[in-house]
Amino acid sequence: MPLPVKPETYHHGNLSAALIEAALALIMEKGAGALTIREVASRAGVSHAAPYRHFADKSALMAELARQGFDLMVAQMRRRMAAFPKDPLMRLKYCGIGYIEFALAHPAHYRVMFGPWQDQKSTPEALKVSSSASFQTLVDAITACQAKGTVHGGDPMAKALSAWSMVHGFAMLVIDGLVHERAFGQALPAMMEGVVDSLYFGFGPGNQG
Amino acid sequence: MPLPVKPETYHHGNLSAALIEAALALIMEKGAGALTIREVASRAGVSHAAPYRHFADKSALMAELARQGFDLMVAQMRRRMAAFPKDPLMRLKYCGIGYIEFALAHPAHYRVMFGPWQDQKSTPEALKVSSSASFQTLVDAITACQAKGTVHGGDPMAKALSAWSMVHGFAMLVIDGLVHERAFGQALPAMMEGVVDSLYFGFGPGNQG
DNA sequence: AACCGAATGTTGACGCTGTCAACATGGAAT
DNA sequence: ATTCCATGTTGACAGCGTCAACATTCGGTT
Repeated sequence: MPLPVKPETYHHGNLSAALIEAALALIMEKGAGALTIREVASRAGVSHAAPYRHFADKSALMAELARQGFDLMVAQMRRRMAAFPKDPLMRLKYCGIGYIEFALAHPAHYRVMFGPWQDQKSTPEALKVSSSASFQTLVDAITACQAKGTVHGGDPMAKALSAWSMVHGFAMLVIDGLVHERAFGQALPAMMEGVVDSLYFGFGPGNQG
Repeated sequence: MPLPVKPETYHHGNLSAALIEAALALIMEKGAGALTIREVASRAGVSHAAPYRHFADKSALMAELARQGFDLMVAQMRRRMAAFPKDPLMRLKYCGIGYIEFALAHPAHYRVMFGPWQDQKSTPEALKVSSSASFQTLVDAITACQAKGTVHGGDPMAKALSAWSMVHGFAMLVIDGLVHERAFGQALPAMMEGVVDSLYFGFGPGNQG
């Protein structure tokens, strides 16, 4: 559904927006591997080189796709956290749940966000901002718990790193098909919760099994 | 350094081995993104289509590369575990340490092992065997701890899933450049150990901060 | 109102890729 | 020695990212 606002004034009006919209639809349908400048251009109704007036190269297009992905993900995290305004520990838990939910609901988008596409040096500033904002959400949830004593002290960054590693690793393993319900005898939501809970209760004896 | 054993008997003798050797050297030098059938063939001294007599397509080559990677990784895990023959908990810890060490020492190889390259359905049986062998190493380390009571009971598969998620996620974040020493104020070995330790001690209060 | 420069879109090319079909070659079994 | 099959080569094809040259149109200046 193109926006009815701007009538198709060729000198197109709002390519760049139309391009990332087409790119998003494309990866939803055919996966991140099928993301192609030429196909995106075709879907937006322009010629194969038109995108280069709006994005320096393919990785710049994907960087913008990734940036929007981080924003959507942080929105999902906040939505889940909002159900527990007064319970920092539950907020932390559902911060992780929301993270995984987004990744599993939009696997192709998630792959673009974390794929080997960026040359790391050339990562656009806007993408860094959005991705570190999502990480900051996690750090804040942890410090809130520490303030209430429901998470023990120590560097919150280190704990956030562990938590991020856990949810990212789980999401990637599921997306890549290395973890599936049949092999583990559990439904995905249960696995998701188990993984997040194991962050709070460690493997050590004495806590709930 | 080609093996001096087989003199270069053109009808080459041992392509397929030479191809994966060349492929490994290539990704070490230029990264997984530079892995190209034609470049591999060129390095092995054969024409650009010769590899197709030994591998059905590019992903078949990469699957064999991945398979060997899992074998190397499990070897590294066992090497680290062997230092603690009598302490299951330390064996579990150094199972994870060895895993991460391999990933960070061979990032391109690791990316081939876990990249989005496999169509999941067409994953060769040999690759599944090697990858699940590495997972089984982890499961065994956990059940050994449970038998001694140093890890609380419950489904070892679920715990292994959490542990795998943790180390895999951490390795991926570091390899992708999203986690670097400067941003976290810790050296990589310390971060590595912190992540693995947090699996045992959870975030819950009462244990070491 | 006419003009002009800058922004935007098109066309056509280049080299690279994975893959395949047709052909060549040489070692092994008869 | 002859035949056959595995192995390697050549040459093509379509699709890709990217760039240069060209065309168009929009917005601001006279």
